Amino acid sequence: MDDSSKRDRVQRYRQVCRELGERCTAQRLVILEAVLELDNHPTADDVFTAVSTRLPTVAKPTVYRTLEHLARVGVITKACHPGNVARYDSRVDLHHHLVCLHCNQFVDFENETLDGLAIPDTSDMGFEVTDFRVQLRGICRSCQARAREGGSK
Amino acid sequence: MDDSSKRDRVQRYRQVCRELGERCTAQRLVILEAVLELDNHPTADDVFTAVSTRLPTVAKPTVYRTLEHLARVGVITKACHPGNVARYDSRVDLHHHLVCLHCNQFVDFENETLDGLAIPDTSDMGFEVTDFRVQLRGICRSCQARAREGGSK
DNA sequence: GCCGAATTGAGACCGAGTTTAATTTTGTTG
DNA sequence: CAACAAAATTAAACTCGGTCTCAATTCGGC
Repeated sequence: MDDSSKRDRVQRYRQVCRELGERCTAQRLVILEAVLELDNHPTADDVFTAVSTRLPTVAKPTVYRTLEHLARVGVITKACHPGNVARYDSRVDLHHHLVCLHCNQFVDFENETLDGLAIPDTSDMGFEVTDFRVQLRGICRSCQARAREGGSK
Repeated sequence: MDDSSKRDRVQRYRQVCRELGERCTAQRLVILEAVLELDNHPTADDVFTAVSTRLPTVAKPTVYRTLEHLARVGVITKACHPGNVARYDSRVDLHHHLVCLHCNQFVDFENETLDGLAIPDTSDMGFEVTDFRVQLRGICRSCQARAREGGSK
């Protein structure tokens, strides 16, 4: 992410903190910046590693808690995917994911038609829906290649 | 799930095994049956517990391995969600999910308009897409209630 | 019924994420 | 600007979902 949008995002986070009465600590700011720089759906550990080079005293639980905090206040999002380690998304805007059902990798996918979908009424389910994502499920390029050479299995 | 559709599903699995040259063991059959009975997106441990009552000698790694196997051959699916324990879905047909961003719970959601979406072209991404799911992201009823009584935070 | 290959069981192991309690920091208030 | 209470952070131990290893068993083709 380029520097100016990064500054915007950090600024917006400061604003959100003021509004919600959340504390804006040095660690939280560094962690947010790290997520904004680590574009490809980083894990908490990816973020921990990146942050450690800049602020070596930062502890692992701080990174984990802060990522949840940042997602809760809406300045980043938590991704939905089939793997079993949490992945965070620096993007909060509407976009979609291509999910590989073999290796659990996923990548962003842009599509205006999908963006334009009306959110269906879910009031009878008791859900207050604010957003949506379309997951296109399939097999990624490298898994296709692996399947071809690997043979039947 | 009712008995007759369960039998159908088990039968289809036997068929798939014959076609793919996969072994159709007693454990795999019991584990598949357990998933079909445990409707609400069970975790591997949910399945392990259910299976243990019926076939007490079954080992934990067998359940974990078998669930991955069943998903790989397509007789069940693995769910995409923001929590950090894997959840499996007895449904393989097209349907969608309401995801709670507070408690990570998710429930099925049926909608014909969403089902009718055309899968966009993803050939330039190297992905071979076979299926899709729409995730409606928001806050579930009990989390809304908790937020109201719990106050601002 | 035999045989080789694949699967299973048992237990140890790994590592993502959380808990605890003491310490530090934040932002507010006098 | 110093003091204060509340909230965040640190460090280390801990939990538990999931995986690895390897010997024993089972499947299914011959």
